[in-house]
Amino acid sequence: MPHDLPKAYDPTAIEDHWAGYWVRENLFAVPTPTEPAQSQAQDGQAFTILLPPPNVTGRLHMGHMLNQTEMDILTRWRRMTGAPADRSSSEGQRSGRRALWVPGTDHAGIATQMMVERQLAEEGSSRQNLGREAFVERVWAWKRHYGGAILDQMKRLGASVDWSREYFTMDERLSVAVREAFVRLYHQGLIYRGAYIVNWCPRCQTAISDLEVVHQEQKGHLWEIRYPVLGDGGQPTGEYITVATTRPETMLGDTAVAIHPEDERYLHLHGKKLRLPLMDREIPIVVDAWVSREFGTGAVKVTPAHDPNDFALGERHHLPSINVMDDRGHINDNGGPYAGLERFAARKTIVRDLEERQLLVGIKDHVNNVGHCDRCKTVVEPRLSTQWFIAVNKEPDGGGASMAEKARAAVRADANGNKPIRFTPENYEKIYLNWMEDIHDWCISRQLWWGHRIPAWHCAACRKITVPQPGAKDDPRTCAHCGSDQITQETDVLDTWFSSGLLPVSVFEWPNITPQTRADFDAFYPTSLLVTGFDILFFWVARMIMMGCWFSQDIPMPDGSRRPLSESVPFREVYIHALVRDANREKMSKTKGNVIDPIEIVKQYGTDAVRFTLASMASPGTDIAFNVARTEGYRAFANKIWNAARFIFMNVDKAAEAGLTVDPNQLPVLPMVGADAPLEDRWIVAEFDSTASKVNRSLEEYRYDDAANAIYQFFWGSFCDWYLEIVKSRLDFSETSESGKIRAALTTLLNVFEASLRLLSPFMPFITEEIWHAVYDGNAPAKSIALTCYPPIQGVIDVSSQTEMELLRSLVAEIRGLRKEIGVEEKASTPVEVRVDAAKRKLIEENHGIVERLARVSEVRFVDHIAAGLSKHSTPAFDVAVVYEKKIDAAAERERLTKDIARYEKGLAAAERQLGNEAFLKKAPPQVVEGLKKQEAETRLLLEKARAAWKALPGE
RNA sequence: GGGCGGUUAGCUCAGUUGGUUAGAGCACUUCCCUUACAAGGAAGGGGUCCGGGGUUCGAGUCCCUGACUGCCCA
Repeated sequence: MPHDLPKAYDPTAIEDHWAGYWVRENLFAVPTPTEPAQSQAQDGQAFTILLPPPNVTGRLHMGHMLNQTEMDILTRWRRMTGAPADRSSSEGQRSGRRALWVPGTDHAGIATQMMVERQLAEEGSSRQNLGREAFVERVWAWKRHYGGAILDQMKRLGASVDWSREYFTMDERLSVAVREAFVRLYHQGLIYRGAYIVNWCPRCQTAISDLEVVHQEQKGHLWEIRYPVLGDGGQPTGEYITVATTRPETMLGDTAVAIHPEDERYLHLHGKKLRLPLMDREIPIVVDAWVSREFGTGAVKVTPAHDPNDFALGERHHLPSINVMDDRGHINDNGGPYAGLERFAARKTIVRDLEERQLLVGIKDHVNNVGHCDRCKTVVEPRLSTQWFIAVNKEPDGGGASMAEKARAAVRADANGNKPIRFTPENYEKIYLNWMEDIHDWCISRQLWWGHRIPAWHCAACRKITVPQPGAKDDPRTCAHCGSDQITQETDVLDTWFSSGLLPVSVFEWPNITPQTRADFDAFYPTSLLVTGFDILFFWVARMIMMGCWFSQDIPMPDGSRRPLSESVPFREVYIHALVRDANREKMSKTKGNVIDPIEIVKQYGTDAVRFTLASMASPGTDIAFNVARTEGYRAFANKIWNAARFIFMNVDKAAEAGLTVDPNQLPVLPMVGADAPLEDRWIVAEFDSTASKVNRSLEEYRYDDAANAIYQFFWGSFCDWYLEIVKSRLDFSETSESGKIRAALTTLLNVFEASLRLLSPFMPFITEEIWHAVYDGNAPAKSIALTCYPPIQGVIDVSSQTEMELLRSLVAEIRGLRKEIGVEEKASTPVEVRVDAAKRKLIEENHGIVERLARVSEVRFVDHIAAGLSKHSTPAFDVAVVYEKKIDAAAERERLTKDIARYEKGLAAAERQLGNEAFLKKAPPQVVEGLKKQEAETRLLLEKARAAWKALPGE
């Protein structure tokens, strides 16, 4: 009994069902094209979009939900846009555009390893106890059990992804891609290994990239320490040089003190040596223009192994680097008496010892920017260590542009002004370019066990590195340099973003692109769009651009021609969405406790209402202040639609009882009415057409807010408030009425309603699916509303029906207002007097039923002059008064008129001032001048009428 | 320190290349349980568009400047 909808809309009752149905029926799967070249020409270009892979450990948060709602709206819209407009063409033979949304998760090296290590710790074990192999197996077991919960959440929320293509970055297939990418880059001379200062997280015990460090201002101190100057004989001269430092514990690794060459305070110390306190080591004074004379004392201690600037300075002056800390951030054996101390404990001890020796000159408060591990918030230790890097600014061996150069060209306009990749909002293009112009080599190695192990082998015999040749499937058994079999694989793994960066190519079979296997690649690469948050612009978007452009450039186009840059990019468009904040515009954070769990809100209000909330606020570049009051409003909207459906079904059923059936399967796909149809029918179709155009245009520009608001306004403000109320009078099943009239009314009603469901479907997929199936009462033309056709932009819109209806609507509104003012009881019907010109009189006469029904009018009397003593309202189009014996409230009337008069006077004065201005008349476009003249005349008339009415009021 | 954005109704936000008297949702006030819907209907109140200066016939919109505020990078 699909027509038998419960009285109130209850999302929980319908959403689980449809979410399960969509997955079970595999409705959104897009199979690999069978004909290799079956791409553009006959099939229309595919719409392809990749889900930014959430962490496999992740749980859905509001940001995900916004991100996915936006992608789902666009994907459902594109899918429907490509669906056949012709009802007769059967499903599965769609000739339109395919819409493919590929889901998956990434292996999140650090996060996942942390998760499992925590579990082990609870069991009193550790990964070291297990050993690498067993630990990795344990992580896989964890992943199979708990991983990907977020994808189940997506399923519940109805994301229209192709689940048959779900990926995981550690899958065999994607791991092959990672290995191939590494070896190719290595043999192109773009990957190198070396000892450099990297950001080291002592808690995660791995290097992390610059991007994984978050800087926070922190109140700290500037310690001023005296280093004794030594004479030529190596004995203290009694003089000191004072250095300032924020990290005194690093002095254990000092190998020099640097001063500015022109700093007059220290000229006499050039070439001298110092005795490093506590360590009793002789260190030189070096001069370097990098030193800032203004900062601190102008003398800076140099610790090449623990500071990037010092490292660079050390290189210039050939200073040794002494690493004084171990992996955990404890002082190591190089720290002499302080060995074994945790770094911050060491700081305290060292400061105390310096103080005791009277070497501490001063302690000043100092605010400094301290780097923290993005993942665990531990203070990052800059530390010298041997790591693997990608040389992003280097030409590959054999010549050509660097990765960064290509990645910059990919977003810049070419000679024709076309940009291979277009950003929305546009300003992200600049942000991206600024960053890409200043990009540093990318540290890709991580000292973890969970991840893609670097495919490089170290030789115990000659110490050289062997990396397999591109395309080689087997691991090397002997050293490529000396032939020794004493080789062992590198223990480091690759940064998770290395594998994520490859996704746009690797999900479509790269590197295995052969004539037999390239159908997916040809059909879906470049992807159409990437929707993501700005927080991973550099992490992921930039890396996909670098890697996508790099690895796809060698793949010829389907016709064999060379692949241009515009076809090498991983996506053609990037839409950067905003942040979801709480109702007070505060950033959501666990520590603040203001995190809104989307699943909780969904349980309360339904997925559709939450989606609509996000969509209606999603204006490019604007953060979303998520307010449940708003969601409540959109649940009411869903309820409104629900009840409109109940009303329509009720009438369809009544008609059926009267032997009158309307088959929804016989209705045109786009609402249509004849030119002789009643005004309200022509009008609602025109409104629908306008709305459909507006929605399509808005979605083209990522204006989800405009699109959502247009539908809301149409459905509630036009269809329910006016059309349904008007059409009620035609749904009279008493014997006197004609069946033809009822059939016409029901037909348009159903037609517009069903099309409206399709218009709304990408925004509210659940309720529209439920009601849509009910419309067809078990005989739906498709498995899902999502596979039907989207109402397109309309070329011709019946504008005259809109202006005519507007007049009737304003007449009804004025009468309602009058009734309120003079206190007519709600239920009473009254005559009205109307003064209009002949054309409008004809319109009102022809549609008098509308006015009578909606404004509770017993009779419309057309007059030349509104009778004296009646309170009237005037508009440029008409004067109207309600005939009612009750006395008018003179005081209230006077107040209202006074306000009106003031408003008109102000408007008139402004218009007259403008029109009296010669320059305006000469320079402004004619239509603006005409418009103003018309408005001036209207305002003058209204003012005169208001003044006259004011005078006619009974005296005080 | 460098860069980018924001400031419009009580709240959250729209406002196209400058063009008639600045809009929406929510909230608020009053009336109405009229058989689709009280998660509803009807009517209504509410804004010197952050301050100052400039360009222009005309500025919420463009330019300069100040204040406040948010973010990114170092």
